[in-house]
Amino acid sequence: MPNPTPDTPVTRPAGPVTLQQVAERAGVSSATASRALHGSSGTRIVGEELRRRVLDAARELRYVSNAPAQALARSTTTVVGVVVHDVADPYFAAIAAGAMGVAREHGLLVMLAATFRDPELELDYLGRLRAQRARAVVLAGSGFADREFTRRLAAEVDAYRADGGHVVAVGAHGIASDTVRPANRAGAALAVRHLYDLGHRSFGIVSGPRTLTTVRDRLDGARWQLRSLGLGLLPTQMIDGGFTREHARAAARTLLARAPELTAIVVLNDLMAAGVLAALRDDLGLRVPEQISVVGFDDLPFAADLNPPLTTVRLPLADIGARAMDMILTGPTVEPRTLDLDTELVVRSSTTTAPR
Amino acid sequence: MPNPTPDTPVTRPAGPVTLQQVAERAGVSSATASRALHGSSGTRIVGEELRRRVLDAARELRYVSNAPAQALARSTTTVVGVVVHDVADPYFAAIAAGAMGVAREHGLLVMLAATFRDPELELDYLGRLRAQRARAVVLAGSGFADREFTRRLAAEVDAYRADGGHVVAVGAHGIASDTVRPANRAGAALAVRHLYDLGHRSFGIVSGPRTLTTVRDRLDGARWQLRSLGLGLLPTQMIDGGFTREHARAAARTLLARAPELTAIVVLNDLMAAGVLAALRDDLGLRVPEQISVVGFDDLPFAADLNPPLTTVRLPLADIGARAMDMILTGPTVEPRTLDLDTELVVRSSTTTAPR
DNA sequence: TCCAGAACGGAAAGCGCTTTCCCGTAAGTT
DNA sequence: AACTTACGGGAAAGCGCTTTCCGTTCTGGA
Repeated sequence: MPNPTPDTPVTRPAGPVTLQQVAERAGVSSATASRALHGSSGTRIVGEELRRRVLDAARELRYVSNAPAQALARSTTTVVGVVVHDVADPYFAAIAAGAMGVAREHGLLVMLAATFRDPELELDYLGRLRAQRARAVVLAGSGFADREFTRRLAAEVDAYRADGGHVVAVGAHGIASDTVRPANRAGAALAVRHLYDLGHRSFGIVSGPRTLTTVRDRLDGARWQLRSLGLGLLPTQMIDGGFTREHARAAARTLLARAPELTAIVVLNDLMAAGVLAALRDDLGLRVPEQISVVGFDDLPFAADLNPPLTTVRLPLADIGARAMDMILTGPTVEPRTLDLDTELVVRSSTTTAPR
Repeated sequence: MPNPTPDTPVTRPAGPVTLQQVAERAGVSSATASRALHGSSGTRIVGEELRRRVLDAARELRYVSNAPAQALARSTTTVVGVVVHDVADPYFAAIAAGAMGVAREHGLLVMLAATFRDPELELDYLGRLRAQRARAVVLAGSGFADREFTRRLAAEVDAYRADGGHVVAVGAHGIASDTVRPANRAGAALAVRHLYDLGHRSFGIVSGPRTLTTVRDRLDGARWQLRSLGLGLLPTQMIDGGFTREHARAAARTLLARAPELTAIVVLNDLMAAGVLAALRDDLGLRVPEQISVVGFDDLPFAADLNPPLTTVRLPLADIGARAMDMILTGPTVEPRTLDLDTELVVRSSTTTAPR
């Protein structure tokens, strides 16, 4: 340790060290200490000598500034919020990771909130994030297709925005804000089209909770494509897989009991696709893709490792998160911006030509 | 909206609403407003009438308190930090989810920091979390087995603790603090023992970066068990799989080129196991488990969906996170506590009796 | 009837910073 | 040589809360 101050031993006072203490040790005013440490206040520059003394004192005392106090004085923070349904879900984990990567590049701290699909919690967290004076928040959970909820969400978002906050939504949330939108409709259409091209004419769909806008969009896309190919979809050919592996596994059994003629199943996310594959393979003894084709949605990292490797619609998950965070950094614009991100079909081994 | 105040229309002032404004609208002092809204200050109670007026005013103005200001005045916050290597990694995602669940139950906000295995970043985040006056932090990334780094980490942790912070470590970090320790050694031994019992005598190990304490522990456990079974481990029988799927896939090819006699492979985490399985199956055309058995580590959610379903050592990941957060809530004790969490072997289809 | 003591409201002093002002000194103009 | 400019440093006023301390009103007991 070079240059220890000989006359003032480095005994760290109890409790957090304050700027004042640093200033005293350096023999300057707290104004100067502040300027030396965070030369943000305009063009004011601290002389070389004093600057060094302050920096040394700060290091010796292991000083870190009191962020809440700083936030109060500057009336701005360096934290952003990210709201997801569940971090343990690889879909949200990937989005969060993308967002956190760019947050990091810009020195922003991330408050991560998991709502576990509880709309009430989403509102609650939004309020708390507003209280924290988070600069911005990425609303990354799927939106809820509920009129009353959307109204309340919009109100909360408006309040937040009135306070100078900025929210960017991932997917449809029914609020007027910057939005990053994966092409859910187009993606689902792609999946159907792929199966159709392979000769399939009898489709099943394992869906999710209709309350989620993501589900609605994907479902819409699939139905639209079916319809425009001249195919219908009977109620018996569709089932709610609950967006989890286990529910979907059970749902798949039910679906095939009801509609054994199906040769192709579109599953609205990969998590459920894993369950469907398990049901088909282990519960029903069906060979995929020889007897029945399956396509998933999301292209989660494990999709290629499933048995068989899953044909699925790829969403650029990390990108979605990263772009959302980018939008935060480029600040709110007069008009809300919308960024559409393309999906892409990744063909692996869970689909093949229709059996005849 | 019942009881709108008729004489004072609800025009929300520009910028965040302050407590003062709420107080004015309610016709009380800010002290009373504060007490009515957050009756935390001892036993002081606000009269029914005033309390109602304050609450109404707050609601009408959509007031949320300024958390940084509150933090400054109370000199405490409700935020905790969680530091992981990478949220997109299901291992950390699961731990984080466990921790966040508990945090939520106790009204704590979580700052999530991802270090991407950069020790420097870990230090950096710890400092920033200290600056934020985070009540506590869960250090959930694997520790780094580096003398110099550990010294610096300990210094940072000490400073944090001196400020009243509390850190709990997940796994070995070489610092004296509350710790939640998965039984990595015992788990690895379990894996080896299982294979031995199936008649295997020629083992390979796909390891990870030796800088991680998790890797060291697991490796130690495996070697110890091999040794006590009278088996050795040649350098050619071990390879670093880099802790990622892709690296591990390539590593497995190399390993088997060098040591084709292996009948069993212990892979030090499930992510790599997925890669190893892919290499064996698709690159080398080996049948698992008939020709070669594989056991993984962690029991990530997708382990059961691999081809074949992976025999692996289960770590109670969500629990690890939850228990760590619990330790935070039960405050620091005089002596650092250590909580050991058991591992458990989950036998699926990637292991069977040794071929002969 | 008087007074002690609850009970409850408000004034005001911080919490640890940032950022205006203001001021003294040194450097550049005519 | 007198006078403006920079320039760099400090005093002090907040930022929006919480909390101590004090004052007032009201209640009940002797």
